[in-house]
Amino acid sequence: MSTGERTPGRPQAAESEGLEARDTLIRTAAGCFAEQGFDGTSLRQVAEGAGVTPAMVAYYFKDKSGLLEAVVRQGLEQMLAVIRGVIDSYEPGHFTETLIRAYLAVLVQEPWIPRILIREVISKDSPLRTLFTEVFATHAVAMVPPQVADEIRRGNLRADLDPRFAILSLVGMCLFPVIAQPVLGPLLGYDLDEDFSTAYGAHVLALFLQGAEASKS
Amino acid sequence: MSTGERTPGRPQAAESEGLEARDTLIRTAAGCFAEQGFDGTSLRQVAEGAGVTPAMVAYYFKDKSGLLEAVVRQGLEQMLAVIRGVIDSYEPGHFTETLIRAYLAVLVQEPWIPRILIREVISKDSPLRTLFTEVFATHAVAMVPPQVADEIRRGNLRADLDPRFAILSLVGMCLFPVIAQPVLGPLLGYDLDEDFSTAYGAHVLALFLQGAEASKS
DNA sequence: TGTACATCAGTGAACGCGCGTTCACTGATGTAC
DNA sequence: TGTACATCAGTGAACGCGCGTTCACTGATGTAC
Repeated sequence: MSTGERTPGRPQAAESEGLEARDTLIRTAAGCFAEQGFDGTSLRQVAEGAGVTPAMVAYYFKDKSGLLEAVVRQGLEQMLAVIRGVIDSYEPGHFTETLIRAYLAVLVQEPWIPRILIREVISKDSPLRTLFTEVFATHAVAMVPPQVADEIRRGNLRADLDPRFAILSLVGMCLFPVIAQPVLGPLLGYDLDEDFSTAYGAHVLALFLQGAEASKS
Repeated sequence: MSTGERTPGRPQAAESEGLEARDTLIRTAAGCFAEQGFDGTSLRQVAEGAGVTPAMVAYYFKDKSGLLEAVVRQGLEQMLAVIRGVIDSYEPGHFTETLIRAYLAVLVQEPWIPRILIREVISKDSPLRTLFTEVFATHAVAMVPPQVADEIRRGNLRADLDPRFAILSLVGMCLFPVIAQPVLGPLLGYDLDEDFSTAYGAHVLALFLQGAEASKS
């Protein structure tokens, strides 16, 4: 039967089924980029890992940097979803704890995200800087500081706390063990599992709230 | 006059003068590697920046990875010298402060060191891992924890502080703002200068010792 | 002092290789009538 | 139901380019006698 709406020819595959080659490419590329870096990864290697032809990259992403953008975009969205979840479940007095635990959990589960972001976006003069800035400036930075200010008003955080410095040190504490795990993990004896996430999260939380100094009582 | 010891032919240049081309290559390469990564930097680019021929890299360092090793080795030595200085000037009760300030100062002055280390060594499966592990396992890790233990014994630090976690969080807090400055600097409004080093150092120290929680007094 | 010789720092052109990218093409899958 | 046609997902061989590396070579700088 003719609907009069549909054009002749083979229709595009439904998003649920046909585009699995695309998703496989993104997942494979994410692993390669995280391990070897963008410039250290060849399209032939990614294609082989995904079980397709290198020409597929051009077919789906136009070129190599298009593939990187797709990978980064997916990573940013996953991170953003976590932060949004924390904001939505906001309870006064537990904001810091909820944020740290959720943030660490996703970093430990998806370590490729911080590894790619720190290599190819956050420290580099790349076109993706714009993408990162937009996403985080308009969402993360716009959402977190108000909550911090709220915690300060309620007397849960020091009034002289510099919000910018607080973000830098918190993110740094959470990121570093994840990024450095391939080398420092064996050296210090830790893996990126749920146990570590819980134990280290408790350490970060205690450090952020009470510090490391022995109580003078 | 003939000493009988010296061989005929042109002698090697004294280390003070002749090898400036070598040093220039290392400095130029350090800048390129920090900005664009090892795989993203071509020898022609480094050579042009140093004002010599690409063939000079083979002449002095055998190949490209030899150049990277020379760069990393110099960075590690600079970091190590700082830590050694802190250990030598050890005064009970001021260890943490001295360490943080000296560490942050060298990171801010030589940001190429952490940038290259985190990209090419600390997060990667490279031959340089061995070099890094030897240097830091036998020196830094062997020197810092005893001092931390001493501070705990004197009652200056919490007894239940996990030294491994303390190192991870301290290093992370100091490293991250330096590495992320190219993107987060403009976003949060900070530069890698002495002012930032002082102010952020005070923040890190206060956070590490007292935490961020408002005092209940 | 002068000449022969040895070793140095550094050059420049060329090499083969692997890279990202292109493009004509194939077979499968749908519609139109 | 059958045939013609249009568009899809995906292929595979080839392209030029830039890369790391090589090597015969040059001029400068020293020693030996």
